[in-house]
Amino acid sequence: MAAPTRTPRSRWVEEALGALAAGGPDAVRIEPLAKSLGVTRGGFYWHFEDRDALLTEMLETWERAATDEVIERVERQGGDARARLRRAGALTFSAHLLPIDLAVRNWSRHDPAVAERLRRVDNRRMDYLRELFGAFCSGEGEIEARSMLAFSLLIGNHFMAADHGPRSRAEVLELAASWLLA
Amino acid sequence: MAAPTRTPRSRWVEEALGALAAGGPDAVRIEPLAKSLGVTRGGFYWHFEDRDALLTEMLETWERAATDEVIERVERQGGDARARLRRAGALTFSAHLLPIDLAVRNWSRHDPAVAERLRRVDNRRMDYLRELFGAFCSGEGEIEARSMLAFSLLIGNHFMAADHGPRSRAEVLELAASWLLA
DNA sequence: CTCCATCCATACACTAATGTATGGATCAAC
DNA sequence: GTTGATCCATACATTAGTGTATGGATGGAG
Repeated sequence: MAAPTRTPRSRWVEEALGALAAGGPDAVRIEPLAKSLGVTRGGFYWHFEDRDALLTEMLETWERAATDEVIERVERQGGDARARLRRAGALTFSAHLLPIDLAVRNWSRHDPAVAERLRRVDNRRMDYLRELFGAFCSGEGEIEARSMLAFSLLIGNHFMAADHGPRSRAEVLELAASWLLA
Repeated sequence: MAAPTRTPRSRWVEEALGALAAGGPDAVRIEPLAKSLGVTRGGFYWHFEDRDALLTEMLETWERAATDEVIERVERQGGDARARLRRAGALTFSAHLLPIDLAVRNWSRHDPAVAERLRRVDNRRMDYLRELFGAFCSGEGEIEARSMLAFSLLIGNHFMAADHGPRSRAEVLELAASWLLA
């Protein structure tokens, strides 16, 4: 069988992040990955030392995409603090990044190295939140409380399974958000 | 080797919930479970049809412990609505139930049956929150927003990895909580 | 047109789990 | 003291993955 397509390092990482998003770190298996890329494991071990090396590189790729790239995009588009807050939330938990974020978040609970990396990421995000809330709130305590609640709301939104009677989730989210931004 | 101890169904479930809490559903493996119980898989297949049957029974056990038993205990001890809210939070996310809860929450993202069960559990909890917030808030919208934020705060608290400068996490949590209960 | 970096297939040895089948062992009740 | 319900050990067949070794195939640079 001819092999017309090349499969560079980045394709493996990309596909692996997809698997992580869909099924957690235990779902990142080399053989199924190879199958869905249309090749065998042959090439994998040319690019990577072993499975662990892939896992590490996935996290590095994600870390950059989840912090610098997001903040850079929010700042570029401008707007006042409240607008930036809303946009930062939307970008951080976009359809692409959200499932990876949730998977990493859970993964970190039983892997110290992952926990350390998530700590860095969440700290950068919280720093940014504090800066934005600081633009229209006074009092360090209040800024900290609102930042924590805002971040928690976004996480809770995607981990919670409850319904809201006549309201949609989006409506409740909007209610909570305007309360936080008041 | 003599086998002096009996290993009833409930021991398997108990041990399996421990494994779930520690490493997610993929960590619930029969052979390691047997090893840590000091027996072989022999008895397992007497109690359970297969691995799936164990998983289902774990969820049933957890569902009861996480809702009825918690609410019953909160109500028994009494107090005003604010006190009950605080106690419900503490009990629901106790050292024992919390890791199971987080594991189930993540598990539900890629297993519809688990998602359905979590929906039932979260709905019972939210109903209870609404009832308690309703005791000192007026306006359905405000009750809904506060309930959602309170629940999110508890989840966020355990999934977030950020630091808070000079403050401890407990202090920030207290700040946010008193803001919610104001 | 040849050579070299890059990538892939295949075969092998190994590990860890699942589920099945079967023959016990232990204890309480009768 | 026999019997039956409950639980356990062992052996077996099977599946799915890891990592290694080796011999290619492909295509652009020179």
